[in-house]
Amino acid sequence: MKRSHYISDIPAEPGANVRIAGWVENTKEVGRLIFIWVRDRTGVAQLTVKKNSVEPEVLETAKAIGLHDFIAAEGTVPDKITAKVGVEIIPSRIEVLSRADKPLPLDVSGVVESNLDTRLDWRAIDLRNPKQQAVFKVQAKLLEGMQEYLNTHGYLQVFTPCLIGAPSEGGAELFEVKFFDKTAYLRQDPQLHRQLLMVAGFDRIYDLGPNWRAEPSHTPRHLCEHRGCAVELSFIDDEHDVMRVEEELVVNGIKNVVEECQKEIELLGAEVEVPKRPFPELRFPEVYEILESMGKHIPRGEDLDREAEKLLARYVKEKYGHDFFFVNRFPYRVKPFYVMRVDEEPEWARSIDLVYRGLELSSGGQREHRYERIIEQVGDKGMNLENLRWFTEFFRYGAPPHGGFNIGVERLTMAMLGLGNIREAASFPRAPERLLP
RNA sequence: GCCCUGGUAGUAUAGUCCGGUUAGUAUACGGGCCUGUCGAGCCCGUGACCCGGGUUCAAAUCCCGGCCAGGGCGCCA
Repeated sequence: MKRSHYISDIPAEPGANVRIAGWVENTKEVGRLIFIWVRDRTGVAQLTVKKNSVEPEVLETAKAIGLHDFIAAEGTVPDKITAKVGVEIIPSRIEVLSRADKPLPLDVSGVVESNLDTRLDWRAIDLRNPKQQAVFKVQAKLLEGMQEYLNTHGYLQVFTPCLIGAPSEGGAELFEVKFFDKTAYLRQDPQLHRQLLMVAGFDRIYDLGPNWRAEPSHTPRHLCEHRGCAVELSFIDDEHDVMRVEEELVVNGIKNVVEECQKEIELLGAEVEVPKRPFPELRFPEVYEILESMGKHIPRGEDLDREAEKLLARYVKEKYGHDFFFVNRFPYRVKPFYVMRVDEEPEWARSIDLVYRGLELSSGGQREHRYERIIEQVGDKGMNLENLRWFTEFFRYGAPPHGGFNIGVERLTMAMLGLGNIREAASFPRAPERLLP
């Protein structure tokens, strides 16, 4: 039986003949009636089986239907719809496509809320819950809005390698992969290859793809595998050009969600609003003073810790009423070799983080494009130049001033929707103890 | 990787401190009742103490180890 309508498209016209297909969310037998709720991606419909006015084989089928069987049904819209779900069908035919074993390994309905770990063990069943599906509809619309911005502002979508031949920033946090008789690594960021495409004159690009971290992080905001929207642009004056692009990108993504996903936002009980531009910018070393005034001491030259990040988020929220802020001019000593320093104040780098609701969304900034400086900085960081020649050599032959950033897609989704755990924002999350399903 | 807390039916939990009847409840599942349910309701039933070792007459309960989970930290997107 081929469906004629998605459930949300079923007309409220009495007598209309429709065919639907989906899975059974609930059943109830009361007196001479059997009710079966069928859900598809778009909504839920109630099949109302009247025992005394239906073909015997429909009755037999209806009686045997259990939770989460996949079924298809044909029937008519009644004169008066009494089902609270708003869509009701009097079936003339029910076809069981597939039976579900019972009992189910978790309660999808949400009456008894399963633990996240149990839900992830049974993720494909868990995702039948419209609330869980909503997260991914929102995420798709978020990316759609972001890509729409990038595509209409001259950014070329490119793919850069996931398998890399050498660690770029030390290496301890990279997954090793067998590559014939060599060792390869899964990238933790497409950073260096994006820079090489700037050297190539691509001017404006984005790479939407996976990144891996081999850190055994046990927190609600880390995944071993996450997606990044990594953007790089050339001929910038300084890192502020990068910030303006980043905030426009985020605003366009969220705007698209607000315009297209009201139903999902409501279902998730989230509060999403389009942020105002420009986003506030905090700078080192003033950041130390702000923290000092809030009773938090961080020695000059040290990086922010988690508490500092949260304090700054509170500071910005109170002072500017904003959920987003940039932190700029990080200490050079805590940043990698490729960052650009402020020429007149080499203690600080043109290095930016974007924080949303206290969660670090991205790192980025202006990159050093001057060959001699790059070589010097590789030395500063105590890195082996020979291992980086594959990258640095290109800069001998000219490079435009450039910069970029990489936004964590799951993190943005999580912060925007107020999810308690980033694993909710990945269909099949990878964590230190989770490689299946 | 470190610190704290936890692991009890398919799912979610009470009981554990202070060891001792038949391990309680909700939901799911099976059966029954109910003439419109919509988290329906009522009755009956099936079903569980993470793994290994130790202490003890006796361990879900106390001790040790392991694995796993939740939260915090570190690392970062």
